[in-house]
Amino acid sequence: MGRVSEKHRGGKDTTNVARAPRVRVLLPLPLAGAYDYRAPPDADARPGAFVVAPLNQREIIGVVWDREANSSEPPVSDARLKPFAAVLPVPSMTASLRRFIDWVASYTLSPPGAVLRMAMSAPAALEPPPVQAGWTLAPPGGNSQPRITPERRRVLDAMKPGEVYAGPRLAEAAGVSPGVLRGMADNGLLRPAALPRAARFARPDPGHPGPALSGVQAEAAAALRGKVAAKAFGVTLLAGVTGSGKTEVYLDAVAECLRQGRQALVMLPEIALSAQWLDRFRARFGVEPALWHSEVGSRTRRDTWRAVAEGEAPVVVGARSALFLPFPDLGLVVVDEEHETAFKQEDGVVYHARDMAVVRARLAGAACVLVSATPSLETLNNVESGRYDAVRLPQRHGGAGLPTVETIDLRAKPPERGRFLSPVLIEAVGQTLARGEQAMLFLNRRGYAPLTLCRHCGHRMRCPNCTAWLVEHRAQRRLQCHHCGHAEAPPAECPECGTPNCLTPVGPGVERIQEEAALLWPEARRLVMASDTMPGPAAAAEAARAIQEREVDLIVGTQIVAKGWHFPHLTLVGVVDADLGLAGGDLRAAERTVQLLHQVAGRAGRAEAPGRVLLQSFSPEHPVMQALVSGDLDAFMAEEAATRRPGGWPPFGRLAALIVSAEEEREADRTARDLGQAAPQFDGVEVLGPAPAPLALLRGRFRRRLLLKARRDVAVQPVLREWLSRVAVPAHVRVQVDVDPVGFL
DNA sequence: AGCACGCCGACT
DNA sequence: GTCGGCGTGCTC
Repeated sequence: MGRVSEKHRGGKDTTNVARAPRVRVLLPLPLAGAYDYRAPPDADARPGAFVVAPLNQREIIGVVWDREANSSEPPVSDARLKPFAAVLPVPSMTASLRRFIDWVASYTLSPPGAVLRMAMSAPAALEPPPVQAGWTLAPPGGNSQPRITPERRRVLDAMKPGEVYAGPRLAEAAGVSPGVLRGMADNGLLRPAALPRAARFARPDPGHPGPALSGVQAEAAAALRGKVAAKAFGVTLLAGVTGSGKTEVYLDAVAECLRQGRQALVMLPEIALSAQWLDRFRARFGVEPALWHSEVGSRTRRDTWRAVAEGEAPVVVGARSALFLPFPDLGLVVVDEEHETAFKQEDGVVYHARDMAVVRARLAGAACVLVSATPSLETLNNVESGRYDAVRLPQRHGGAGLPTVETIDLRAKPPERGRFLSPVLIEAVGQTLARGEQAMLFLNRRGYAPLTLCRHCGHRMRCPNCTAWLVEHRAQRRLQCHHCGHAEAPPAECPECGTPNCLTPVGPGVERIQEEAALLWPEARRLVMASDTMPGPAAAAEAARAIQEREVDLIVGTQIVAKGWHFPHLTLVGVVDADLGLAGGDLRAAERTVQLLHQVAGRAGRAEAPGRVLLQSFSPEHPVMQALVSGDLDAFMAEEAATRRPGGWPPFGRLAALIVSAEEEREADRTARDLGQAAPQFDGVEVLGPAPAPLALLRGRFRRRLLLKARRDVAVQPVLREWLSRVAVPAHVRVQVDVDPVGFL
């Protein structure tokens, strides 16, 4: 009897289960589509319900689905249907979120269950909430008359009818030991009861007196409030130079959303570094918002997920994954720093959170606001074509001027041999420190040196698993690969030629710049800010505090110093290698460099003192440097658009990348070649490659890349699906699809 | 994703 | 002879 024999009977015996009511259930697994189950007679299995479904010897929580996610398979026979076990007492998943999951799956060519998994990332939230045990007064009467000792008297006196008390607190208040309470419960004087759950997520008060807005800010805020008040989908770009007070403007839109009684989601690219952002939120609303990112612990995660689902978390600030939270009534989605590439998720389901935020807002009937000082060309193009509205803040807030930007020509004023700071920059830093102001040296490279070379034979220290040099981290006495986890101790002799003491660091990282700064300004209090020296939000917040309190004179940092910080005493920013991001022939290299360096430059001179920015470059005539010097980013972006338009490059055309990877190089090659031969041949579609991916070896897998380029009016997903269906991919070979790739991979 | 089944090496 | 390695395949 039981499962096994049933299973082997196959689909023949249908007499007892004829016309079973079929329920589609999407499971959070990378399966091709939803599975069919039979609803137990008393179950209310409406679409969106969370149910416990049996699957192959185990039980999985899934969601009742109302669309055929993948209809290519014939339906399974009634006899094979299993009944699901239970409907969980959780608010159902809204149709809006279900359609979003379908949409993301379809757009990214991912299994819908893989997308659903992102919407179920707090498994504990689906279980019945833990009842916090407490005590309440038992109703009078009952058959026995228990003895009322003085201790019991004190307990009874400390309690009001109908109230529930936490045991330890009650015992303490009554001055008795906890055992007394248990005894009273046994005698029927007390009854166990569930403590009311503490309201963890305070309701931000939209009327809380926040900072005063300037005239332009107030105007922009009014425009955004109007969008929210319309209670309809629409996208607005909020553009304004660094320091123009964009945050306060969009927080006003959040306030309007709260007045409407709807929920707001604010997405930040680096949520872990948002301590200063939270200060501003608190200044505007008097309370903390709910936080959502990968490092939120399981307990908070559970509570937050549930609070969102129950509409108890009015504002959520989060990273990419917050898009998949179960908001019942989303009224506003803000994407701050919308140009940031950190919004692109590169593994698992590959998606761009900024673009998906627009879709989430559309399906929820919410307003969407994209915020940036340096909007992406994609967004600017959408503004130009009239698909998005735009609100601009032209000046810095509070009378601060924009910093002056100058280049230092490294050919004319080179650093000393073996050093990396030009005499011009050294002098400027020295003057700044002498005035008692703060200076920052920016270099977007962690560690001490990006390359370790044998002076004798030219051998370079490489990662065994990746096409990458090992980066020296001198503080940790390690050579590290920044792509996989590989790390090794620096060898005493060259592994190739055996010569001792011949390995030499080539090029600078922030640690090496720090070392140079220590020699130049030994008295200056220095701080290195990089993701590996500040491992978490607390460390970042502490660093920000120390800088604000002027406990630091000189900051040496990677790109984590670029983002949204407000350092009022910082007046000089030196960019050690402004050309760094331009190498590599990436489509968006110039755009990204301008965005990053403009962001870094914006750290300078945000209070009354004017800011100065120096860019060390070997090609000061490059349009990127010229754009930063002139400050005319609009002109630069117009020029950038003009170079992309004729070739049909994004945003004037579409791209999709296929990454073929395998542990055996031959296997990767063969599948890549098969895909190349099966390439679609449509009008308006072109396939480039296969070619070795820029990281031809990554984490021990060989990678080949094909690029599909299509006209804007071509929907690439059907083309990709048809293409992939015609190529057999052997086991061990992975084909990853990246629709709208950014960066090189 | 997990859990089964299945087919080859070092142990009581 | 078995315990157990993890490669392959299926789950309504």
